[in-house]
Amino acid sequence: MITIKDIAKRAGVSLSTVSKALNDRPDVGMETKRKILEIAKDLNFTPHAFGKALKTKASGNVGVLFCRYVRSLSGNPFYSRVLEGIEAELALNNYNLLLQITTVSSKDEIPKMLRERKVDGIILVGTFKDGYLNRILESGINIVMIDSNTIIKDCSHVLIDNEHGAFQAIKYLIDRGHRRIGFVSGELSRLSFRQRYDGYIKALKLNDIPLDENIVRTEGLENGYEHVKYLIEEQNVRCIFSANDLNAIHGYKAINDLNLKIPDDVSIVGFDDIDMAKLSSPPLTTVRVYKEELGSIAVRILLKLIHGETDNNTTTLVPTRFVERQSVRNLKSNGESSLIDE
Amino acid sequence: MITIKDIAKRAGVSLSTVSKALNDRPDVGMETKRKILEIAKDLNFTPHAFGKALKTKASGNVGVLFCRYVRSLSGNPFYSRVLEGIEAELALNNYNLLLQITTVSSKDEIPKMLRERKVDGIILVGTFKDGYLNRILESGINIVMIDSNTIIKDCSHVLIDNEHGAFQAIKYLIDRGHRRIGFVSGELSRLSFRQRYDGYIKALKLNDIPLDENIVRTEGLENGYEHVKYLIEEQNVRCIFSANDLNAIHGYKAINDLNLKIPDDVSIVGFDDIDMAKLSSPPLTTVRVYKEELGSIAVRILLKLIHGETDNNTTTLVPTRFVERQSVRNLKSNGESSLIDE
DNA sequence: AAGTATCACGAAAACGATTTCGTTATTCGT
DNA sequence: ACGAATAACGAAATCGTTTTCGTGATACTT
Repeated sequence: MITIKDIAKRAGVSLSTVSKALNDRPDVGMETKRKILEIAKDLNFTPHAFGKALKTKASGNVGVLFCRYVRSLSGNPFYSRVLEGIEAELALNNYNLLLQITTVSSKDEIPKMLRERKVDGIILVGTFKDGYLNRILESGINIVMIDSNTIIKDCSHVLIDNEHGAFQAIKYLIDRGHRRIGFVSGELSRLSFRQRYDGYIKALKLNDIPLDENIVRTEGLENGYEHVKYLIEEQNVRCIFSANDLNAIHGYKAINDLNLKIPDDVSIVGFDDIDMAKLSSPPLTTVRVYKEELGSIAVRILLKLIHGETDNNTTTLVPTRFVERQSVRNLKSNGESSLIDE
Repeated sequence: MITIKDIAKRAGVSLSTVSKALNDRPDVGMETKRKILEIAKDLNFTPHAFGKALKTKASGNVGVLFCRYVRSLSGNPFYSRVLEGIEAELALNNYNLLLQITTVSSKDEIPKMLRERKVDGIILVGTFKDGYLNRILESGINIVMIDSNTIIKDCSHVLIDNEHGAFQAIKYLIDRGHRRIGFVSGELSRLSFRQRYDGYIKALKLNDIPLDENIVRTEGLENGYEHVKYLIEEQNVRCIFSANDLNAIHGYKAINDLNLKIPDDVSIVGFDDIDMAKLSSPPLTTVRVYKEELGSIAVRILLKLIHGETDNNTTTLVPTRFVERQSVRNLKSNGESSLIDE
């Protein structure tokens, strides 16, 4: 292990001078500084994180907490992308990333990395238990929340423009002649789903389509199969908006099992644009969420908070983008071109 | 911030005594210790990580490095699961996890977390550039590698039993009457693919099936679509072993596009058992890799290394499990039951 | 009862950095 | 040429722990 002491000895100066030179402080001579920097480079010196952190009270780490409802990362490819976005942006800014996936069953205990003061701030992604959340908030650490389930006062949020995304999707379906549009999603208690539902409602209303409660199915988290099956068999629905791609993919399976064809027999659009969406047959028309952006934006906000460059606890809305593929049938035979292609 | 100094004051003892009590050292009186622990609990004290680490030279962190070839985490659901396995096992052992996803383009520079001594050991998952790898090895840190591409001497490895897994899969196909079995995978320079290929060869040989080089396709990383298309159209193959599920899923698409049915027209089996495998239509028969296990085993080995409980730089082989679903046609009409069901 | 072990505790050094403040040497203004 | 301002540096304190070693006090041995 090589320390500033070694450099000091080598350069024939004191520890203080070395530290100043390395940190580009003013009161150190030009020539001395040059020499010190040279030696540091020669010895391939990097300051020891803990020594530094102890004194400066800045760890150069940020914590990222995922809530593991059921395997949040792998179970939902969505979150992996967010994580990648976070990681990339942190690396860019020379921060390290401490990852923790909290289990639902975990006690409402402040995460270890916080108690031990290992991080300068944290990013929360997904839904957490209130007790847990409060405990973290009390600790007074810098926080940014991504896709959270509740909007916390005096706290920075990065959110998806769910309502508008859903609105666009429904509008697209209506433009193509569909009027009886089934809705499937996870529980509406989840804010994201709620907002997508709101977009659905809004689009219907705007087009004078009455809401039929019988064709909105929102129980469970991955019940796409059952929901779609029900909508088709029991409600004779032929057009479905699934508020997340995963459920839409499950729906594909149901449709296949019923020996129906997409999009000829039933049209379906999803939300999220996970990798699988493009891969499925036929490729799923969906609403893209810029997942890496969610992560990188959160990081940028957090770093500003950490550096005291803002106390403006704002919420930023990340836009979505409708991407047309091949899972929707056009019931109108006019020559209208599609909105967006890819 | 509350420190042992506060506790000392409150308990009317010295810093040393507090430290000893908290760390369960012998030379501290029973009653004193009780009192100190009580006060510590009252104040909700947790030792400051950096102060502690500075002295003990143990950070309580381990680094996890992924190689981001192309979005390694989200692009390949496989790795997310490994990460979850690692995280869970580390949490269980009260370690924190520093995550880094290195880009291919990154210079052969020792990762920041290592230079700064922020971690007690690291886990490398996937394939890394030699230069990069060597630099890390030189640093002398404790290392465990998961699914690495080269077996490094004096280094602990956790590997998948690829050869046997592939062997089982091919044997299954042969048992069901298939003899002309196409092989598709990524580049064989990737050790995992190589070993799966070896298993393929071995099974063929054992059953006196001559190897036909024309029906093994191994270029690129996600060319499943083209490979499968080629095999079916140009080589008239009707049974395919894909050395990873992702390529198999791409293959599904090709088969659909050719208006052929799985398994009636073409049989296909994959490898990995990613989530999508079960979800696809029909569900993909594949070889399951215990991804979380890869992670947790690696952690257990690494922690032993860190605690000096082993210097036995061993390589452990994690078994696979054949899982039969519905993507293979049985050409034999006898009543033989399937191997394994699920 | 004297000597020796054991026990319980505290003072101080150490880990690797940063920072404050004091000291000297140089330069400047007039 | 004299006092003041400035520049360049170092000694020492500090961050929050752990650990070594010394010191009394008590207990044990014979």
